Amino acid sequence: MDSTKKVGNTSDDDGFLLRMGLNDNKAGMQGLDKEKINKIIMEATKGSRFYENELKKDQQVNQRIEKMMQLKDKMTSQQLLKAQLQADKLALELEESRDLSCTIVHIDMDAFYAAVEMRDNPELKEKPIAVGSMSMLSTSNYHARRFGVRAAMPGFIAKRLCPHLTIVPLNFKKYEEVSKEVREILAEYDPSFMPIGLDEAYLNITEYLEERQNWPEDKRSYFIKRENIAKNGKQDITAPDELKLNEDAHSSSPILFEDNTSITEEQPVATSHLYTEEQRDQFTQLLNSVVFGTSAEEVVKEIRFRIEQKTGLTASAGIAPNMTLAKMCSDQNKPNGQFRISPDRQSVMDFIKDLPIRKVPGIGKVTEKMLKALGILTCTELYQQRALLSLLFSETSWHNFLDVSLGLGSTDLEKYGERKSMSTERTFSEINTAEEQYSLCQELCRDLAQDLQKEGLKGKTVTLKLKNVNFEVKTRASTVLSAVSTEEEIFAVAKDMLRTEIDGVAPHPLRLRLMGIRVSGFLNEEEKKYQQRSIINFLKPGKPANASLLQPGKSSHEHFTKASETSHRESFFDKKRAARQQSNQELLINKPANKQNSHDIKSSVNPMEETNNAIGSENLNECHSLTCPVCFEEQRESDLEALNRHIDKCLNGTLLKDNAEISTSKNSWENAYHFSPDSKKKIFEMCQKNKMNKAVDTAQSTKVADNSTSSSTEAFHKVVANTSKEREHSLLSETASNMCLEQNFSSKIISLENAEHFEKSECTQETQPSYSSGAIRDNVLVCPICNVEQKTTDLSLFNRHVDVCLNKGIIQELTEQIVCPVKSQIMENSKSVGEYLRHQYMNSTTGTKRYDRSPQACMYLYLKVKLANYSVL
DNA sequence: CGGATCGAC
DNA sequence: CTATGTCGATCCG
Repeated sequence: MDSTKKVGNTSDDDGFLLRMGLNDNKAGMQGLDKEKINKIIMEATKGSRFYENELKKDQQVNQRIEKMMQLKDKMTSQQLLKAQLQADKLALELEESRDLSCTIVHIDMDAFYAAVEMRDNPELKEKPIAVGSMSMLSTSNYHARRFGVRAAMPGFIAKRLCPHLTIVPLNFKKYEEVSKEVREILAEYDPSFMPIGLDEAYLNITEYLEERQNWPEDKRSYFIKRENIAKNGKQDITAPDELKLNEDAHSSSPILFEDNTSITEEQPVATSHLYTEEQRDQFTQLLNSVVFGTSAEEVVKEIRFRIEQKTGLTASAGIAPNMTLAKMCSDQNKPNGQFRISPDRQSVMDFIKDLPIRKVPGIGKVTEKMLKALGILTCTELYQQRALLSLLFSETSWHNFLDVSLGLGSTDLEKYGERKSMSTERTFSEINTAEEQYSLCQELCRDLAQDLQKEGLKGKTVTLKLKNVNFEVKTRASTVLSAVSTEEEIFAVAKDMLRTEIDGVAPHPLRLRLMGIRVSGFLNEEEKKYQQRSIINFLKPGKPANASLLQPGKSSHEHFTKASETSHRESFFDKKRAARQQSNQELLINKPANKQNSHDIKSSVNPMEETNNAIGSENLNECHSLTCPVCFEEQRESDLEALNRHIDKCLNGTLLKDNAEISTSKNSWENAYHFSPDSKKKIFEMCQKNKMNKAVDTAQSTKVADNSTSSSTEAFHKVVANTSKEREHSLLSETASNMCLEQNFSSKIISLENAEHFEKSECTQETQPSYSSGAIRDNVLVCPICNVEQKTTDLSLFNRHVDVCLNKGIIQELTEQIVCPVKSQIMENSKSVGEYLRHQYMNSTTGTKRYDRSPQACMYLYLKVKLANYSVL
């Protein structure tokens, strides 16, 4: 508390009271004055754990300010001058790019929840009410606000401020319905308007306005529905009160009815004897309709009019050349008013001039306090101090400050849109048993998973948030290698973090009052395409829908079907094959003419369908059984656990030898392409065993381009493991290390991959009889895998390229296949697999910096998530 | 990346 | 009688 005195003239209590929303001194005569309100709040709040924590937070802010002031004092005039030049340069650029051509509208429903409750229960209309609970209020009506009752205030404090306060519980369903009604209206003016929460929205009516200029009057006329209002609100609605349409005195054009069609209720309506009944009806109708003009103000009045007609609720609005200004405008004349900033620079600057910085969206209580310490209270001062600010704040911050002080802002509603994280959290009375905490955690994961799935999102970072009974907040985040979206996946990560937190304070229990879960780091479109296949997919290629039957009731079922719906899991080979087929078709049509086009590997062919045709039909009889990926024996077991036991056995029996071999090799890079003779033999045998003879023939045909291999075993080897020492410093070295991983990991899985690959190659044989004929086009060698024309005529170079391509594909697929159902086996191999995963991880997504982890950690994180979906553990 | 903090409603 | 929320974005180390 005392430490604050150091910082200029800001006082300690300011921060706290500000938080309570009492500094705007709006307390009217019927309510309480500011002083009284503060006193009551203090009494109610003092000594509570909450209050203690607030004081602590205030002190932290004060320390920040202190640091900032020290930094300021150290600044040299030299630095300041330089900063001034820089800031001015940017200001000039910004000024030049100023765009006043858009008309942006911000609509804000007045005291939304409270207004809905009042509308639906007339008894509340004259009373001070708030919506929420004894522990927290969401909003209050204007009557209650006079007593200092605000949103985000606990109900029990509000009760002390205003003992007559009626607290209505939240009815979210209802608010959503009303919100929908409002949105229907808004959509007519801007189909791509942007809603913010339930009670706010931005519209860009630029285009609409232009169109409206030519509209006839009747298209801008609205009939006043009296019954509607009578039904919704009170029975006694008086004319001027009912639509405060003429009360927009603040607006620069106070005339509502530009065309002078305005008719007031003061005029005698049906009383005259001079009219026939018919004429009277017409007259009445005319009296009961309004016509809106074509200006922006008129349009917004029309919108507000229609909202009130439809819902019985009022809205405030702001009109300006950008979103930031529009938002500040809507605040200007609330409730039930509107304000416009004309689209010229002077009007904008006039508006900005004396505006307190706190009114600016994005500047909250902390930033306000920091700026205040620098003597900045208004936007003008914000501009004047631009050089100083550029040295004390982050780039994004001071750029934003400069924008604000120049009255600039975004006009693009779209880009404001896409979400970056999603979370859920819950407050409760103290929970201190681990058991309850875990189940709560799981519940949160379940809720969040549902929300995520609604929007089809998957994220890589899971954050656990904990607040203890002293209001201290802690967050723990963990980023995993594959994106999560199901309850199980999220919980697998969250549970671990929760456990370490619980263990951290043991033997004391965690005394929690809040827990939250968040998922962020969403996959972009590119990454979505490469989502891992589930183990079931792996075991039953091409039949995802049936596979889900194998795990009835499991939630991975959901996850799995959803995933296969939302994104076609195009494998590397699927893609290449599709591309190849297409380009073959092109070739047939275009003769050898369009060589350039054939380089395009993008394809509209649906690879999923193809896979179904090619592999699904062959596997049709296997639909209700699983094939062991190790021994290739069909397994009769209907449940995964039994199958896993089998796979365990298989791996134990056959894999040990391979592992032993590899662990002896010191330099994995040199040995990268080396398969033990045993392995090779096994791989080949397996291929044969699985009736892949034809496929191997295909491989054999690669020979044509090489004409040095003779046996099919060697042909196979050629494709899979062509050795070449000088490759270390290129992409190939990657591949090399990956190959090493494959070896270490499980040659069985690779062999399956190859088998699959060849199977697919076989499918393409009809259109492309063999590699030899497919490979040589117009006397140019074309890689049968990537379909890209090769510059070289040297066959061995060409072969090397094909190798690389093939390996790349295998690696890509392997990352999907790496999910082995036997955890212990994988953990044994975690070093090399982990190295691979680490490499993938470090190089994934767009050049952002990555946190380096050990291979083991990568492996573990990866598995933790993947295994959560299976009944292995 | 992880943790804490800020701002909006 | 008790009793201070929920969400997303951004900054800092």
